[in-house]
Amino acid sequence: MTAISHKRVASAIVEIDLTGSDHDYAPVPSFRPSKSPRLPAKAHGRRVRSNDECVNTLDHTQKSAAGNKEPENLHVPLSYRIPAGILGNCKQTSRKHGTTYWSHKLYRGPGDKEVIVDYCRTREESENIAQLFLDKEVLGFDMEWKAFPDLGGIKNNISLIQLACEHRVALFHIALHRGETTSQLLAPTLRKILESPRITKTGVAILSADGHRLRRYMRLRPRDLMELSHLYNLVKYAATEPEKVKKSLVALARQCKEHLQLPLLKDKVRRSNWTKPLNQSQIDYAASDAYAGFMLYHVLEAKRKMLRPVPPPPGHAELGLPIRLTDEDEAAAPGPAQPRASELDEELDPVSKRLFAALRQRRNEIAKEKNIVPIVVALDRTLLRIARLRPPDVDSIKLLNGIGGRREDRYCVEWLRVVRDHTFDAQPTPSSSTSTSEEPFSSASTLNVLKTNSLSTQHLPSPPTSSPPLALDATIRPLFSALLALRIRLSPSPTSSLAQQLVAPDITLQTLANLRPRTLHEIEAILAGCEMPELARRRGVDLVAFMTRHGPAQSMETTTTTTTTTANATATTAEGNEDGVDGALPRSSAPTPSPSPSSVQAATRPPQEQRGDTPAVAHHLARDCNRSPTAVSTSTSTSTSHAQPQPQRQDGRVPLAAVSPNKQPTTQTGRTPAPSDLLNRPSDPRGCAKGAAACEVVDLTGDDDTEHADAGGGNGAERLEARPPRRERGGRTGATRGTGALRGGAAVARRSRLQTRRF
DNA sequence: AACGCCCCGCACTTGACATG
DNA sequence: CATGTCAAGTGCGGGGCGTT
Repeated sequence: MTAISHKRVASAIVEIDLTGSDHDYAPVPSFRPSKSPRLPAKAHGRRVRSNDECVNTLDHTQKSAAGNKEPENLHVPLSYRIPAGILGNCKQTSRKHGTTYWSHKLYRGPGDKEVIVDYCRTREESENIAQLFLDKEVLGFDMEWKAFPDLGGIKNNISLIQLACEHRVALFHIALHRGETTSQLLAPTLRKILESPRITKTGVAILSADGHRLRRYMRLRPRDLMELSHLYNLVKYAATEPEKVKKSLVALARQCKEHLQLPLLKDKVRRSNWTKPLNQSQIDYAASDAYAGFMLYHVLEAKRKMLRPVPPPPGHAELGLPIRLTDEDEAAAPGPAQPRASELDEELDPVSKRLFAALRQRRNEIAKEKNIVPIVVALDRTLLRIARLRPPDVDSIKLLNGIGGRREDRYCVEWLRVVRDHTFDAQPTPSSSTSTSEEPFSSASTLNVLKTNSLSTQHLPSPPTSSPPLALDATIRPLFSALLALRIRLSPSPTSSLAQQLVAPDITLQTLANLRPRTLHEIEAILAGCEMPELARRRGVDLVAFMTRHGPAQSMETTTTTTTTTANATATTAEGNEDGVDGALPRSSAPTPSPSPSSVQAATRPPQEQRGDTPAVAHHLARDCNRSPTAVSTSTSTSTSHAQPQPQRQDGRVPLAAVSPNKQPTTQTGRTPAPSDLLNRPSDPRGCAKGAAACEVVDLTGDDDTEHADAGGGNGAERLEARPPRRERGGRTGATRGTGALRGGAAVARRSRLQTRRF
């Protein structure tokens, strides 16, 4: 983008002229005033690691770079760099006088072009300039705010937003924009960039500082944040001191000095009042910060790729995933090896909770009858798994961990009876609207999908990922199950519910299953804002083919009208019924033509289409993920057993017993799924079934769309948003504590041992 | 100065497993 | 089936260090 065209875009934009003669390959000291303070050895009185500590595996490259040269084999895929002569002078001056600092102004691109700096004072200017960054994959990102903000407000807490790509730095001076609300202050495209899962934003303390403020004061959901400190630690320590590969933050200035060969100036400018129009030094400082993030990312990435073995890049900071040293860490790193009972209990849906209570009650009765301790009959965790998965038969129950030996023979029938009684007791009546969220899922389907995904039941993801928030029509369940399984495969952390919700929220997958889009355009429109499209692309999964394989023959209708059809989807029994349903689309700001309210082919598939869904899922999943079906499927017997025709209830649901190969349906209900059951929009919970059920759905998705909420909300809520609550990470519950009392002896013994050790 | 995240250690609980 | 052992997980608080 040339300056001319740029001016045409927004004439009011101030384009900083940095082409003064001083900068044209001039002696280096002129880049900074000689009075510039030395880089302090200590920041805020806190210890700063000495350079001696910086020895790492890349020392050889750094040493070779000391002579104004990049390491010979280091390939940084950028065309802008510091001319060798200037770099040498700068380094020499910096060593002697400490007066020369790294700056974006040192860089030159093809044709001796300098880095353009755009200073945007209005929202309109910001919008125009932000569009220039929309096609970039990686951006340097930084924010400035008033050092000691008064009472709050967006402008005091997010005064300036900086973005940098290779040839351009943009300064979006939010504090000067008119208005007070997020929508008034933030250019739509800038918001899109910040929340895009496909544009990597790099910086230091990007999650805890910048990201936190965007969430707190603007109610944004910044995505694809790359914490440079993580990458720095990985590059520095992966080969020699892997135990030091941590998430500890490393100052941008230090990273700059080590990897960009010159220190970054961090003087009093950083604490200036960023709510006022910026002077030249502020502009230089702000632009350098963002540009440093961009450059550091590429240099660190290049150095990471030089390591052997090449460690995988750190995950998005907002996901909170551990930094992995090798690809093999992937399976072991995230989450506990075995989910704790407390975890499961915490996230059980209402039906499962009641079923769990019933199972425990029955367990206690058995224990009382036999005069034995309840824990001997069954562990709480085992009962929780039963409650959650609702296995359809004894064989399925036996597959659960914690049931073996004599237990399975004696008690499995009991558990099965409780599951059936409780499950069918919980069937909603036709007039019960709130019960829609309590309909049991096709447990066998879920179970098998998860198993065929090479995840043992020990590694089951959190309940929301397998229990749909709403009733799903039987024709939709297989596709929904397949999507859940696909999400697990694509998720960077299969056991993290947060990570999975970021890949694609439950509600979005449900919408996908309901609408069954058949073009990438439609699929991506529904998945707007989700990571699934990008992850699928990376893993070579063809979403269109996936939807085609797992969905029924009908495809999503894409009419050109945007009329929403009234959702009187009462008739769901006739073949070919295509009742339009309102509110079909998830929240999406994608400028694509909205997929029209689609047909919901409830109960329209012939029974044959419901056969063998699970093996089909396993097979296609294997294909989608470039794996052999045998590696995905547990056994052929499992598959064949599900290839039998499944009877279908009148309401289109698969009876719990029916999914078992040898069981026949035992009940029937005449309930017809309400359209709100099938298509639920978290952004408009009022459109959901009613009251509590609707609210539950929104909660279960973990997708609280609070963008319009008051800025400056509760601090506690912010913390919860930034980091999963401890309980989510595995808190103890009353139920599980109860079992601890049974083991008092062992606990006391351990306590005494610990005390002994201390003395 | 204020804020917030990460790391670590401590005390404690949980549950799989081994043994009798 | 009862009991003991032990690895792993959890909540909590404090220190370190980053940001502006």
